[in-house]
Amino acid sequence: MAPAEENGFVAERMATIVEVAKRAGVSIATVSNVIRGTRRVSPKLTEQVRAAIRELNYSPNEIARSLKVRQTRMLAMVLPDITNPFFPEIIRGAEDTAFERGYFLMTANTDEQIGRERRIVAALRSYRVDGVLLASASGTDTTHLKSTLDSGVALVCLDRTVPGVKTDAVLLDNVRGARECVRHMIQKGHRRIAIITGPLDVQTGRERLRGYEEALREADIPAVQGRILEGDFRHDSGYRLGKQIIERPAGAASGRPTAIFVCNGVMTLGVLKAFEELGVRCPQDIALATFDDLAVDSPFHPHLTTVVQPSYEMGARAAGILIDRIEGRISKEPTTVRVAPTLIVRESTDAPQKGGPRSKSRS
Amino acid sequence: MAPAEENGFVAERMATIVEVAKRAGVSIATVSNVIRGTRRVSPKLTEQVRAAIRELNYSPNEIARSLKVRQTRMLAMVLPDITNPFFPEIIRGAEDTAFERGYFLMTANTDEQIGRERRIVAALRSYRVDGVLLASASGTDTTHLKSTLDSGVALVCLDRTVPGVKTDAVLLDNVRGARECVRHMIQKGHRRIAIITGPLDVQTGRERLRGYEEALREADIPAVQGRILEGDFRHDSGYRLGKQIIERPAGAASGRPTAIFVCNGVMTLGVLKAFEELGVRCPQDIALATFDDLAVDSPFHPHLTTVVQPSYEMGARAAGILIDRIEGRISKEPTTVRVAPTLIVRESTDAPQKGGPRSKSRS
DNA sequence: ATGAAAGCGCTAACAA
DNA sequence: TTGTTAGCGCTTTCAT
Repeated sequence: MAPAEENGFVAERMATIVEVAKRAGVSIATVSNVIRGTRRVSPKLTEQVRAAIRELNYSPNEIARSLKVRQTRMLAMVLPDITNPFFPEIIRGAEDTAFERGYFLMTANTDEQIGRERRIVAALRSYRVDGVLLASASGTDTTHLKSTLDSGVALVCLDRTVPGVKTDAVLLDNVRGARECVRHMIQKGHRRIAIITGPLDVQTGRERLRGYEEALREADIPAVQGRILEGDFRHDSGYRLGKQIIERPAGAASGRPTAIFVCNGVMTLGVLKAFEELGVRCPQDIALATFDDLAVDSPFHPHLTTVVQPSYEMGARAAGILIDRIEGRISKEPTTVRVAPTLIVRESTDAPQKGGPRSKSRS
Repeated sequence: MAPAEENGFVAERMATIVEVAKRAGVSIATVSNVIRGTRRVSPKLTEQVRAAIRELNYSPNEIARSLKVRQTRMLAMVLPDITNPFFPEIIRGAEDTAFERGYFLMTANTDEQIGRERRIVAALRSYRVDGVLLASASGTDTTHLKSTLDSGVALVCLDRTVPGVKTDAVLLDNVRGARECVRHMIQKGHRRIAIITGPLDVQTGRERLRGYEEALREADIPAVQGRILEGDFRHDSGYRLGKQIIERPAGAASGRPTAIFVCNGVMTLGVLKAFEELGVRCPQDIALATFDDLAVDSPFHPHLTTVVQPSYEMGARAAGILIDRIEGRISKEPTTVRVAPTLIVRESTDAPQKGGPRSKSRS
């Protein structure tokens, strides 16, 4: 019954609707109708069909269905780096809403490479997914996204927008998150606050810097050039720039910062590594606050003051909007949703030492 | 040109092969042949077709192709918990090999719920994925997997096997990992070593315990019942059981362990939290070693002695085997590959204090 | 070297 | 209430 292929690999053929119909002694239309509940079928035939399905271990061919109805009920989430602990929660949120509404969500990883993103998006288009949730790796080259949109695939941006692409987006209110965090540090008595930013050619990077600047301006603290260090959201830049800050001579005279605001969690890990190597204690020697992105709050000191992103909710809302779009429930202009971050104050931002910070102590 | 649907949502229709053929002034067979390179096409026609494709922004309908050729070139990876930092690297490995070999890998998350796993696997079967990589959440109920296999979907198990399902598997050599780690602790002078296991009804849980027992036996150290604590691989059980160990009266007389071997990284986070709360220092007060599963080595003390799993490689090999199976390159019996863990010795397992451990000190 | 046409498994309009 | 049949967009024989 199972045809042996030329290479010797034997695969059972899946039963088709025709075989089910034959076995149940009905037409294929009837089978289709009992499966999808499209129209009334007598109890008797219904039962016959059910039995046949069971006996044949039949699973409807969604591929064939998709071809006919011109929709796949597949959604895709495209991420720059699944290794970044910020994303898994987003996936969960999106997956949950997708499932609830009868869609299947798949995930793919671009590894922050625009070339890979292009390949993936192209594949997704070929597979005719109904929509994609995208946290884009792209900077400027977005032709692949445009042609995808043109061909009718719904798209919502997540976390980051894509310049020049007019589409829905779910973003964090980055300015607000950064502003409130830096405000808090100022209130704790810090005046010389350094920032390790993300890449300034990406939106989240820029926005968080803006929040920092706004907080300083509110407090009439001049933004000093040497305290703004551009990182790239990766571990190494946190390490390198953290080190650079610490190695400046301590004390008010030198202008060495008493606090650092780090724009994502991965870089913070780097900063902490630098702290450890140089024997810097936090918050005694220098205060620290961060955007989250950390998998777990470290069980060790210092517990970090953190701008927390509602990742699950972001995923869920994005998926919701995407599906609404697909189903034509919203037909207006693209909308941008800004979700609010939460500042969680912990001990890493306690007040600085009186009389200036201690000089670095090797432990 | 784009038909408005009843709900007002306007989607551009994607061009089909027929339209491309028409525009290029050739038959659809020719279009298909230039796309797939199936047979020689004259340079002239080739160029006409290429131009038409470009002008129409044509993307071949993979759905239709799949229906015809009866394979989708889609693979799926089904995971219990994408939030566990052990998995993202596995995904990367699998994704890379899949891409290289012309397959597309999607990921889905069961949330450790068998019901959800069943739904996902069913969906995957309907979508006719060519194969699935599975780190199963299932304990005993595996009928959904069997019927999937019966219907010709290739399956390889990852990290954990599924009882009663005869299929390929890529597993860690858990016994060896645990054995070598505990051996190391013994060599460091520890004799009273506690273990926080995984759930003993899952294979990895059992195997790691076995490694522990073997190491003790080799050293003629009796395995004491009270030192074997069954966890469940989750944060809370690490916290609870870690606390339980620490709260025993210290000293040799009481038999309080001088070292703990924790069977996964997430539980270790819990143990460390307990340590912190109780002011226990590591390794001064008690030594600690763990199976990895941690996203990053904590930048703080103690740096943990760790059994590292080659996650990327596991994903890559599993995908390789899966594809070989699909393509009929291997047709023999299912094989199980055991990959070797690596023990990384760090300071958390330094020798215990002479004269028994210090009593717990609040910091 | 190219084209015509059958058919993959399904849904939905039309008939009965 | 049920059945028949025309495609969905592609690949692939079979002709030419």
